[in-house]
Amino acid sequence: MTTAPNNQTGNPAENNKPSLDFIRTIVAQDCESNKWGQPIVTRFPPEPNGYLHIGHAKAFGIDFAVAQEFGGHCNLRFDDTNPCKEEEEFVHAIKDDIAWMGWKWKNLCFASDYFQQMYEYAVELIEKGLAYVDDQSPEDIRQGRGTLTAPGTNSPYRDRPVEENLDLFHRMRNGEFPDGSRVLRAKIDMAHPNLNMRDPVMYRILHATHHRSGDKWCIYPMYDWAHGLEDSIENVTHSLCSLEFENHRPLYDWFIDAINKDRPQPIHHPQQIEFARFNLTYTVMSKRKLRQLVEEGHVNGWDDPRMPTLCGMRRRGFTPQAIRDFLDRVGVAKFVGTSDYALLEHCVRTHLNKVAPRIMGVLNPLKVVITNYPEGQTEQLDAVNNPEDPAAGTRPVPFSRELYIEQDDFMEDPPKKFFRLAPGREVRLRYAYFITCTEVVKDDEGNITELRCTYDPETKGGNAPDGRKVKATLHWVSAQHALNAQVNIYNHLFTNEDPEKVEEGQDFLSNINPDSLEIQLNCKIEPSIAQAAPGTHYQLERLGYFCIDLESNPDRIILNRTVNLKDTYAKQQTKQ
RNA sequence: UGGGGAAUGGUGUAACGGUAGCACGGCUGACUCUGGAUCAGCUAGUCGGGGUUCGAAUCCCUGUUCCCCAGCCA
Repeated sequence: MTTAPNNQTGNPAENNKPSLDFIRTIVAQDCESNKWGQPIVTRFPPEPNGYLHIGHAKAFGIDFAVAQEFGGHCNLRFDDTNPCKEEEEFVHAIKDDIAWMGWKWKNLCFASDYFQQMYEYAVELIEKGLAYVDDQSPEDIRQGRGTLTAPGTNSPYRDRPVEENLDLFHRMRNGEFPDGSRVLRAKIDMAHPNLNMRDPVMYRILHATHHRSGDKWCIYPMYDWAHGLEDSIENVTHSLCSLEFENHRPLYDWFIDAINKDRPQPIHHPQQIEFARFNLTYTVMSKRKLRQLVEEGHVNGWDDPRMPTLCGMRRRGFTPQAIRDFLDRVGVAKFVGTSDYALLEHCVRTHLNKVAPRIMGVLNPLKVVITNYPEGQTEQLDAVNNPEDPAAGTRPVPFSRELYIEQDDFMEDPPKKFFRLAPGREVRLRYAYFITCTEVVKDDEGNITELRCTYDPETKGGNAPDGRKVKATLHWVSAQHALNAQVNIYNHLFTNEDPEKVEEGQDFLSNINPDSLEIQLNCKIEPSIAQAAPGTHYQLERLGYFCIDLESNPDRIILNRTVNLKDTYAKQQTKQ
């Protein structure tokens, strides 16, 4: 109420206050009213059972950013309540990915550290008659839950005396019963229209070794019981999560209220706010499907550059700045939509355009001999490292009599809109000379094997003293100086922007793009990158942004294409 | 015949009773030693039907469509 409303009719200069998304609007109000009497606290609660993808990055980006913007803090908490699925390895990978994205957590937490506290809360509920031990089989429990339209039925064990429940629960904990033989359930309402409220299971027996607590426990809390308590214990004020937990919120509220009933010191009651999870065109985001892609060999592992995993995107050459910019632009809402991959591409190009050094490299080499250039001569030409950043300086690029240019940059019989090299035509070699094609050399089958050209020594550096213009500038490399390289050209993993859109009886795999990876083994790159470290970003002039692959080394240089450059010529071609 | 959510250009997102705006995409053109970048312009939207109001994306009624929920997963 005290904040000035956004005046629509006022001076535009005064209207630049960015509008807040619905979550930040709530948090801002809460801060304004000092609702919590403490700085706000958020958390990102991954289960350490897999790799993070860009959908997670959206979620934890909100968690961290909201805390930061409103002067609070965000915890990283591993939701490790299922020892059968979780591994230490993922804890490290998740921490790395979050740090790579540039976020810092305040406290590193583990749900498993709260097992004792949760157990004590459970005992309190039993004592209040709000939880009971159920001896039914999993199948019986499922049957008793009813359906979406039919109410459930009470368990025959539902009205066990408190003392018996207490005794049984202790003995569950002590390991007296086998897995699956008994559970602890909340006593709520088996006819509740919300299935989550039909006496949900709180604890199951699992004689499994936990990656952190070892064999200390043989009963483990269910997510629904544990999650709200974890937030409570950490004093989380705003528990931000995805839409599918909206149905669970009444249960979390019920648990906290149940614990606080008749309790002298009530425990903290967080506020959960749900937002739509993130979808991206041309990819899948579910853990199950990503796992399937990896396990069935459709991609080469979790960090395959075609994967939407953060490790995959990192390997592909996406930068955290670009990903964050993208996620910011996508925004936060409750509408379940699908963001456009083209926007992601726009964001990487924008970032890399500013920071990536330019180099020249040829993917499909076509040999060019400059017939009037002295044999054996080499000269170093000055090339600008980044026209967007004068401070990046220049570098020398070797020029000699034999060069490579891109096969696509020559046509023997070009259409009118083709500006590049053709017989008799003059073009510029970037930072070098104007050359004119004088002869096309072919093999017996008529394939073009070599071009013979002349150069104009007066055009050194790329400008003609007489002021004459050329329509095209080509990238090139000196044959004798070029580095051999493998270049991986990545395209969309799926041919359909919605991989789930399939013919009857098919699944998303039928939409896999057979050309999602084109490996080019015969590439020629200028020598300046000989010692470049894996992960280094470049723009190959006129081709796109690339990054040195993880497995690249000076003896075997491998580049991954992050994204191509916008190419209006190519676009015109595909339109025809 | 259950409950919970959501619908604004092709896509994502603003506007919170007062001129439907921004970004990406698409399409023009300018400029250019990257057919890149940059710059300028154009394109295109309130799910349908009723109401309330001087005025509705916004409030009310009604219909439609889509998403989530029946793990001892998270």
